[in-house]
Amino acid sequence: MSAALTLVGKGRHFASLGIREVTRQAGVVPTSFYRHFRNMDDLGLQLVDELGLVLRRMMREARNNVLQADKLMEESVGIFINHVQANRSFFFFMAQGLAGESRAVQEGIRSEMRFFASELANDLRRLRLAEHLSDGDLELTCDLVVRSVAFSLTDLLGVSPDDDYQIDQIRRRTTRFLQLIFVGAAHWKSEGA
Amino acid sequence: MSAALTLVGKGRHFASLGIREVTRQAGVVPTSFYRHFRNMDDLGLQLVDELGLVLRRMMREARNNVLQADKLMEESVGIFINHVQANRSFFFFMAQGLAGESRAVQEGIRSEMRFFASELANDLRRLRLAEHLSDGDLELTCDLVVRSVAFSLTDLLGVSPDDDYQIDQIRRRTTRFLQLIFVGAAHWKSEGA
DNA sequence: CACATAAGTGAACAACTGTACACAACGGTA
DNA sequence: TACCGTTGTGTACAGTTGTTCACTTATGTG
Repeated sequence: MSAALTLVGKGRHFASLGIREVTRQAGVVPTSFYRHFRNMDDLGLQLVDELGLVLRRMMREARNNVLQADKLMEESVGIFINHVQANRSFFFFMAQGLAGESRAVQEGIRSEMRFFASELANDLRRLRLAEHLSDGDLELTCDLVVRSVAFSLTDLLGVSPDDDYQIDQIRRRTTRFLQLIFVGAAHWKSEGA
Repeated sequence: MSAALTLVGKGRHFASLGIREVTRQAGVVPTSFYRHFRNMDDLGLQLVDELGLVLRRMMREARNNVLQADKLMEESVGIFINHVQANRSFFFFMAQGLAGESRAVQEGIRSEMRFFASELANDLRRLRLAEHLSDGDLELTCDLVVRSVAFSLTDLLGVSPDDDYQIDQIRRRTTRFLQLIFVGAAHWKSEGA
């Protein structure tokens, strides 16, 4: 699995990886592959599971570190970016999988994102930051937040990991996206349709 | 090129297509490929160019058909969805290319999106719908709009093209995303940081 | 018409692919 | 220690891949 991730991290697309290629990278003979996976799709599914762990760790860290609400977005975006940098290959895989060729992987990633959004909604409720929003509207907002951040992911993966200037640009831009969304949420239905 | 698109439309990922496979689908001998493209990346780049045309057509239609401002978002989202349905394979290619393995294709698609966002900003200025926003903030808003719609693209491509119920769900959800963003834009800086 | 350019063909090649099978080394448990 | 399940190995095979070359056929312009 880490061999596959390594290749993806080097810019290859998961869909174009072959069994032999992966085992070669893993320093193991091709037939060994079948001891662990039935085919590449299977490997992809297991990677999605591990990706889930990575995302959960990120969520936990965000929950612990965001103490005061006023810096909530800056800090969350910061934590997100740090995790992406620390697990670049995983996030490459995630970005690819969203439009990948395995329906199952696609659905897996999508469901991780839904989970993430619903946890975010819970947190906002708990922190009493969304008292005027109905459950449906809060869910909508959080979904949009998660999508926006996920899209920033593709920006982030497009620049070199040590191009601090560009990364900072992305950080600010993503933060402003979130602020814009939350301003919208704050005034939602006070004038919305 | 349409052979490649056809394969992509059938669920294959562009990165995993081979020359022989494409020529086979095109009903032509493998060597003919080289009469038109140097390699698969080259083919991808030319597809991006054609994708640009598709997007421009869509934009033109949106401009012509959205007469009154109050239904602007519903109608734009509707036009978007119609175009996606009518050019499904193209949009599959677009969704894949955003995290594809050819940096050039990636950059091409990204630049189409930037263009789209800036045209949207122009239109909003022209329609006097964003008078209180600075150029930078308008650009930010339009970028977020385009990203949100692009993300809905992956939703749309994930459901069967004749599952009218689900498509309508996506339509409504996307519209609400846009409304949320524009409510945010309307109140931006009136209280934003 | 003749002719230049573009598009398509067929055979060939070495390199690589997924998968099968029988066999060897390992790790832990009785 | 003997045993068993797991992981890894080596060999093999038929099918596919990208690319080359010299060739024929189509197409449109003078």
